[in-house]
Amino acid sequence: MTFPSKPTPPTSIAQLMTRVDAIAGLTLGELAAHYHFKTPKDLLKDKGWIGQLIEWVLGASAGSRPEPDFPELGIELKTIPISYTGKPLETTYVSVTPLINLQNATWQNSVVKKKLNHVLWLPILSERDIRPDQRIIGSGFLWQPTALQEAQLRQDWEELTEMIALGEIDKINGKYGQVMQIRPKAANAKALTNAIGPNGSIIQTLPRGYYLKTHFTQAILSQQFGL
DNA sequence: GGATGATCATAC
DNA sequence: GTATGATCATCC
Repeated sequence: MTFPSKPTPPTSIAQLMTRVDAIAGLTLGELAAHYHFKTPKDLLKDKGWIGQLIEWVLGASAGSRPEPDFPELGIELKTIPISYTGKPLETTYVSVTPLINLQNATWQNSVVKKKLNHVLWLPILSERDIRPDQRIIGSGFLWQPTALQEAQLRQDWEELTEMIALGEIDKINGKYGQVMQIRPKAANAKALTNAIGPNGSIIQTLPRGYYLKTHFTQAILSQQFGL
């Protein structure tokens, strides 16, 4: 029995996009079977399965290093679950939210800006009533923030970072931000990390992450597909 | 139905 | 705990 080995990292954007185009229209089950990748019955305990499968197939660097998925190309891969009508079903995780040592933090050197500089979006028809292996891969495309989109992201980042720096992290909830929000990003509610508290003290709080709101990613999909 | 808060697996 | 990959579960 023969089966494909792990794809090598793409050496050019054109090669990467050729691979992306080649898997459009396939189900995740077909792709997983081809690469002898496990296929869970549901994503309850495999929430990262889709992303990890796609990473493997496209030749993204494995591991949990804080680098873009395609370091040579400077491209970050994001799968995005969409509904039957093509709308995002979930927010999109961007990065951990830094909660301390913010005195020299700027939008320009922020991890959010770096992460979103160049993204390969890959929509997956991923309604919950479709089994994971029956979900269908859509047309992936490259995106870089427009001037307006970057301005929106920057505004949110600056507002939220200022609140954190002023010791107001525990005042922040998912309602803050026009296009990007801060929500918990932790193993469970008992996980704690350092943050700036009242009067500049150090407090313990739930680790947070930056997430793109669905109306923002929906706009990206609309600009691409003209919905 | 959609958004916010909570959580799961894994590597190190 | 932090970082990777996110979706689940609940509340409005």
